[in-house]
Amino acid sequence: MEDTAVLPTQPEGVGAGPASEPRWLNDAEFRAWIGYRRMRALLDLQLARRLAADQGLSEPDYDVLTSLSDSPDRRIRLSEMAERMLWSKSRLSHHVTRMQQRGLVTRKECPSDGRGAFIVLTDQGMEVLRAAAPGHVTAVREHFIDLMTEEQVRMLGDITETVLEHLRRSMD
Amino acid sequence: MEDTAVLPTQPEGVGAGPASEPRWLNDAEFRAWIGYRRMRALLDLQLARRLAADQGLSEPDYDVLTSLSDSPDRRIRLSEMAERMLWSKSRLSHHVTRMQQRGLVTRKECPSDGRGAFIVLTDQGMEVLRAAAPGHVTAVREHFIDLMTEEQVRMLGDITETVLEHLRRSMD
DNA sequence: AACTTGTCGTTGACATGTCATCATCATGGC
DNA sequence: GCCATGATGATGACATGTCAACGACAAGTT
Repeated sequence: MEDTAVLPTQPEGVGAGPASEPRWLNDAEFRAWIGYRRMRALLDLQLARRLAADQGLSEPDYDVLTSLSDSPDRRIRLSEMAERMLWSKSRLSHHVTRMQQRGLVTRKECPSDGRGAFIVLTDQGMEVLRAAAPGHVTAVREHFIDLMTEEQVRMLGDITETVLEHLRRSMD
Repeated sequence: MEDTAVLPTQPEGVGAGPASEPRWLNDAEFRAWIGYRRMRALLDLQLARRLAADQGLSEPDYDVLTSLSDSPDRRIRLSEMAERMLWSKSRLSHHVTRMQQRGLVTRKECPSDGRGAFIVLTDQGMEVLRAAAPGHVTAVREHFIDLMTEEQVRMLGDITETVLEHLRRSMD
């Protein structure tokens, strides 16, 4: 192991207590867990770099734009978007304010609900997304998807589906 | 697909330009990619909750403590830790300052290099880590590792190894 | 020794995310 | 209508991360 452990989940002098010993991770499990953590960090970095270099977007920016471009009339209620993206309303509101200042999105009042507001994708925002998308997909392929076999892609899909289903149930 | 797309990487009106069309993701690839993104978000949330509830730690806190507990004399140079964790020195310095204020770590000058400094795990920090570790491993198992078959764990290890090797080479 | 270059870690300004709170309005019971 | 309750989205205080300097020192060159 060239890189040192860095994360959690194996004894190493931590598990010395007489108390309830958990089942620590074995080597294969540890390898998968740490690998996952490290992959996340580096993959994020790469994709973020590409988005920033191409169109000055962050990953959250890109996610917001994509979600909007998929929505009818390129608009969506703040709440619904927050729920979809697993963001807090507060976070989304702040982020939309900043994206609005850059001209990527706008807010519109909701006619049917006096409290509500829509986030609307501007033409400029659409253009920026259009310009950023090819490079982003290319990066996702180059640094992730194309490195796997078909079988691995399928199995990763299975894994994430299982975990997601479990997490959704256990989050209340 | 109950949940709406939310992320990148499939056409949907974005890929209409005459310019260089990338290879968009097919269904299996899209499933794996979006699943990965969503799993990340939810898994983070769960593990962070557990750490916070048990010992008032964040995930970064936990990573720092673990890395220190694995180091000889429970101390390590700032640079080396930053490199291991894939953090900027600035981030680490700020974070250590905050952890120091909570009594989890300390700084010591480095005798052999006048510029350098060690981060040292305090006894209290060690106690907190010891108290947090079992719950953390349990959560990692419950929400992730134990949901996979042995084969899936092995394959995930393979995948992350491949991707990491690739990323390390392409990051200069 | 004097100078150049590079590394170490810190700092401050700023961008971003979280949390609690708030005004506003919707909704249902009376 | 009137009230209690709850949902919506905005806001400010604060925690956290990024980025570009910076002072201090190390290492190599002359």
